[in-house]
Amino acid sequence: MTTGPAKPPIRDALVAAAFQLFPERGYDQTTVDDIAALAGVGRRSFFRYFPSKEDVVFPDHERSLADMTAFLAAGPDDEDPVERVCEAARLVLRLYADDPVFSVQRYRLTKQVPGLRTYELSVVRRYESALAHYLRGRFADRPDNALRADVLAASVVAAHNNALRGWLRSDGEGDAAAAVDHALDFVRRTWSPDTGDGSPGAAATEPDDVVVVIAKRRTPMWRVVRDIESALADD
Amino acid sequence: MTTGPAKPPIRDALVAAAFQLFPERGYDQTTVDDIAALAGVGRRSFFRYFPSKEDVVFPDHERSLADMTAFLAAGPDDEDPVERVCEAARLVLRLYADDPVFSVQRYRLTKQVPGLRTYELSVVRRYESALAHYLRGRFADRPDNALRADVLAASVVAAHNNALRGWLRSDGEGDAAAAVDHALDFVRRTWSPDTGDGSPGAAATEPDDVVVVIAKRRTPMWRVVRDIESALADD
DNA sequence: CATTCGATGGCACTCAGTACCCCAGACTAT
DNA sequence: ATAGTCTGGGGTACTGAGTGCCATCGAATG
Repeated sequence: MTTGPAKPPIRDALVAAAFQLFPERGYDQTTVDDIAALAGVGRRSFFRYFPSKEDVVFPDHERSLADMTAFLAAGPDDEDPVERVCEAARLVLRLYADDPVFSVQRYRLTKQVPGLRTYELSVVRRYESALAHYLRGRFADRPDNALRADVLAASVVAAHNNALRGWLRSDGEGDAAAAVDHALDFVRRTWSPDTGDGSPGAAATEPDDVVVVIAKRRTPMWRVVRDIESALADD
Repeated sequence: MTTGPAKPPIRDALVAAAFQLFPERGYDQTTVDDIAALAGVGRRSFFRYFPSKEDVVFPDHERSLADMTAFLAAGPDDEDPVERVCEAARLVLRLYADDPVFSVQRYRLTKQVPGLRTYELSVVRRYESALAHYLRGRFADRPDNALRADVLAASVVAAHNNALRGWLRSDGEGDAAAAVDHALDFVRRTWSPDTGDGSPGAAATEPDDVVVVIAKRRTPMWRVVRDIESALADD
C-alpha cells in the first residue's frame, strides 16, 4: 500500500501536469489554475505542496540540498576539504544525470524563462553557501579562511555548472560524470598544494618532533601556511 | 552634454521615496502605490522608470554593468586578463564605496528581504557573465578556455563580494578599497603560477630577508600561524 | 491655429500568493 | 453508536505586482 503504483501522490501529479503544460503553452502562459485543473486538484492544493509556481520546476532540490549538507557533515576530519567539496559536487551532478530526460526538459525551460533562471540562481546559491560554510569550518585555522572558503566554493560551483551545462546542451548524450570530473580536476589543480617556485622550503623529512621552516620575507602567507601544514601533517 | 542636469527628476524622486518608506514600514509592507504617491506621481509612472518593484533598490546597476563591459572591451590586448578583470571588480566596488550611506542602507534591506537577495543574485550574475565572456575571448587559445574563464570569473566575483560584504557589515567604516585589494590579491596569487604568463606581480616580490620558524609537530595551527605572521610582518 | 509627439495619469484586467472558512473522512473516547 | 477532533483538501475573497489601453496635457512644429 505504501508504494502502490496506481496511487501517484498529488505532488507528483502536479509536477507531471506542469511539465506537460509548460512545453505546450510556455511557462508564463500556463497558470497555476491550469496545472491544478489538469492534476485534478484544487488551486489551493498546489500552494500546499509548492510555495510558489517556480518551485514545481525544481521539485526535489530541497531534499538534494539536505543530502549535500548531510554528506559534508558526515565527512571525516582527516579528509582533504577540497576533495570533500568536489565529491559533494559530484553528488549533485548525479541527481541530474540520474534523470536525463527530466533534466534536459527543465534546462530548456529555464534557458528561455528569465524568472526561472533567477530562481535557479537562488537554488545554486544555497548549494554554494553550504559548501562555503563547510569550508569556513575546515579552514578555521588558516588566515583569510572565509575568503578562501568563499572563493573555493564559488570555483567548485562554477566548474560543476560549466560541466553540467555542457552536458545539458548535448541533450544528456555525453558522459556527465567524466565532464564534471575534468572540470573539478581543473579546480583541484589550481588549489592543491603543488610545490611551486618560490615557496618556502620545509624541512619536514626528519622523523623527530620538530619542524623547521625557512621562509623568505614577504612570501605569500598562504604558501607558508600551506607548507607548514603539510609538514606538520602526520602521514 | 548628455550628462546634463536635464535628468528626469521623477526617477530620483521615486528612489528617494522608496528609500524613505522601506526602512519605515519594511519592503513588503510598502506598496508601489505608496512609493508613487509619496513621490507625487501616478502608479503607472513608477513602472515606466522601473520594470519591477525590486529594480528601484538597484537604481543604477544597469549603467554600472554597461560601464564594466565597456571597460573590459577597452582593455589593451597585451594586458594580463587576470589583471583586467580584477580592475573591473575594483570599478564595481567604487560604485558602492562612493555612496556608503546608500550602500549600507541597501545592504540592510537586502539582508532581510529574501526576494531582494534573489534579485541581487541575478544582478551579480550579470557581472559574472560579463567577466566570463571577456575571459573566454582572452583565453581562446588555451585549452578549456570556457571552463577556465567561468571559474576565474566566479573566483573574482566571490572575492569581491567577500570584501564588499565585510565592508558593508562594518557600516562602511573601514577601507573598502584595501579590503577588495586584499581579496583580489588572494585570487591573483592562486592563479598566477597556473597562468604562467609572467605576470608583473610575480617578479616584484623579490625576497630580501629570511625568517626561520621552528615548531613542534602537532602544535596548534593558530599558534604557528600567529608566530609566522608576526615574524613575516613588514613593520 | 492646428497637429503631432512625448510624457503622464487613470482605469481595468490577469494572475500569483494568502487568509479564512468549510467540508469529508478517519480515528478515538465515552 | 454519538460526539469530539484531527487531518487533508476545496472554495471564496482579498491584496498587490505588473500590463494594456486610452485620455490628457504641454511643448515643439507645420
